[in-house]
Amino acid sequence: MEKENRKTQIVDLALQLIREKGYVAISYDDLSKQLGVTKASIHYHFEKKEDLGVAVTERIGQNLESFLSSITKSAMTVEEKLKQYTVRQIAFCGEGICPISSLQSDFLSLPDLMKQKVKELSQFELKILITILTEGHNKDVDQAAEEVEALAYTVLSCIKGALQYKRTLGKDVLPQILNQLNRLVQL
Amino acid sequence: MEKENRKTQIVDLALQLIREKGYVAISYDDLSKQLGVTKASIHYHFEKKEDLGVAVTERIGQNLESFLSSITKSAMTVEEKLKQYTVRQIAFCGEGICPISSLQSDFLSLPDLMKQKVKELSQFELKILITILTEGHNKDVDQAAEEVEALAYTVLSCIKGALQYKRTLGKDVLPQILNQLNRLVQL
DNA sequence: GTCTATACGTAGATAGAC
DNA sequence: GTCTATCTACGTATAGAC
Repeated sequence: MEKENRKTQIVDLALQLIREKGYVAISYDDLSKQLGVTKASIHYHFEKKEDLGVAVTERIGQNLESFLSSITKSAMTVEEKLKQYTVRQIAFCGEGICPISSLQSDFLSLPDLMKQKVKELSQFELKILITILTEGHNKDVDQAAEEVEALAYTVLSCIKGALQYKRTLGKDVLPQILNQLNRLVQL
Repeated sequence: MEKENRKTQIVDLALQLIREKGYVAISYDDLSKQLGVTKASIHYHFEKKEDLGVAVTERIGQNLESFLSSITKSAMTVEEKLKQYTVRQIAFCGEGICPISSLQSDFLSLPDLMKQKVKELSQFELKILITILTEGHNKDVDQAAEEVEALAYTVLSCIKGALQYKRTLGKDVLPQILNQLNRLVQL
């Protein structure tokens, strides 16, 4: 198979497995068996596991970038953008949990470069939420920034939490939680 | 060292390491080196890693039990109980993240018995929050149960999220998030 | 209870043929 | 690019001495 396709394929699978089992738990053996190639072949594309891990974080970053650029061009209301964000991020998680959450949970086991990447992803996600929420905020400007930031943390925590509970308890609590969030946003 | 002390010591350390690195990432080698004994000695107390994992989940359960019994006896307001819950759970997490969150993230890698225990812990935690929040809810009874449940998921997600962000970004966002939660509870 | 020693599998990684 | 073969290290686990 030509170079870029295989590389992309490996990153896609690694991303999926990170959502399912986490960075620490995935192995070149897992990847190679699921792709029908040998471990050595994966090592050709990503010499070290850290290299693959970094590629996955960059893939996650691209997803956030593409969402940000699509949302800034549109003329939706805050509520619509927030809904859009939620739907898209949930879809990006497939059957697993949020990959950023997964990497945060493994944080202390990650190589230094990946720690840095996970920090950046976390901040990027917050920045996107803050961008969305700032528009809808029409209170005193001094308090606004701090409140919007708090709200961004809350929204992200709730989305990630809903995915965790869905997997653990087999119950989709997202609609309920979104109702809570809408009440907060509308204040 | 006598039997029960050592056993307790091992569970305590395992719990701490689960908060820091997760169940998958901890090893008998870690544990033995930090305790100054051999791996074989740990295996004497917990023959298989799963046995130790289950013991840790039971330890987490005891913490929840003890909180529940302390809170049901007291005559605090909903806000006070919620604050109390938060402070105590945050303290229980030490320098790491919530151990239940950590186990949820590793869910698909856990042995079956541990999966079951993590489910029970998740439900127990929800039950406690629902107990606390139901008292303060004075709306239409039909809607109350569903709303309180949604609020419970939200509160738990926010506490766990705050711990994740604290570790990843080195910033304590808990006070900000708690303000958001208080706004929700007071509606 | 704790030790030494060891077995056995797996994980990350490399060398060299094709 | 992918393979076979191999290496070293580590993880879980057990046997048997003290």
